[in-house]
Amino acid sequence: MLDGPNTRKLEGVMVAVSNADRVVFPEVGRTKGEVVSYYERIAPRLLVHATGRPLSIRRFPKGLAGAGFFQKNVPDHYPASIERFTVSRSPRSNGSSRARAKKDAKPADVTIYPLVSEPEHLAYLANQGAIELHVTTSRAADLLHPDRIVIDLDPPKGALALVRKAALIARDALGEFGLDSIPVATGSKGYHVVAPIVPSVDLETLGLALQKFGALVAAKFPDELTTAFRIAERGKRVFVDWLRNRPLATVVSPYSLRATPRASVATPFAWSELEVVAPDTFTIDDLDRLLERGDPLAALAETPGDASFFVSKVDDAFDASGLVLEPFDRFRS
DNA sequence: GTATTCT
DNA sequence: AGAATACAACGCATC
DNA sequence: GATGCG
Repeated sequence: MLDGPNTRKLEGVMVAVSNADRVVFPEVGRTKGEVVSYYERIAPRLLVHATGRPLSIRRFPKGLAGAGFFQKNVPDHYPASIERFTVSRSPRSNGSSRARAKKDAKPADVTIYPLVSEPEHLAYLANQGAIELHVTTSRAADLLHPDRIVIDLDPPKGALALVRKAALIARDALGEFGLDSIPVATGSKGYHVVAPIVPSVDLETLGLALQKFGALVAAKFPDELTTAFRIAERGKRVFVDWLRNRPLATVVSPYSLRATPRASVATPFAWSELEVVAPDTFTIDDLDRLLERGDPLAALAETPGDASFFVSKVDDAFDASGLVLEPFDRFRS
């Protein structure tokens, strides 16, 4: 390919977008070139939420019709300007007695995440076939202290009104514990309710508080919400997926494309728009609109909430409720 | 999409 | 040389 | 013990 519209500047070199005309989203006819272009232009918005956070990507090198896969580790061939951030995985019981016999092909129990910071990083990943970008709720610089709480609301099929109600319940409950929040249309079935916080609480303490939070709201609204892990137990209720806040768990980044037929976009919006914004309202074709809209989540993140206050209030409420935590006691010592 | 390993 | 394969991760539940 | 599932 010669130079032209399908080239990108990367580390001072013009790099061609390969297979720019390949159709990635068959149902709406969007091509790989359009995906790269989307990520270049949305970059200023997206990077606010993704820079400095360990990044996971979901790639579809042959388009949505082909097989896709997640990728965390940075391949050697990624440009040097994409920072690498090493995280030791499964801090298995201190002083793992059993040393790794001989040398394995697998280096060690570490994951080397990419940290993106520039628009061309996103363009590069898009050219690699990345569709979805997922980030952790804490920053690499302070990995053990999340700066966001994400309440993931997962509705049963065709329960739009219900999941809207659930979002309001989550907003009000967070508010009772001192946190302001912003809804995010995930591009899929549900909403995320996101509360930026000062990273003052370690992720396990916060994870336990969120488990309690989920139990509290589900108990208070038993017809609308459930924390039941098993689908059979959920009935026609919205699943409050408190597991989203597990150590190193990831959530889809705001402004990430989704690997859906319509090429939807995960989009933060204002509470006042809840009745007119469905979880999959925004798509790749709304790029200009998205850039015009402003970002209420980025705005709220400038005045993060008090995580310590939240945790103590949740603890108080939980103790007073007489509720008991169900299975999952991974947060115990 | 790219690198590595298999046949 | 061309085909196959890897590219996250994790407990829990179910079979 | 392998597979399903979020």
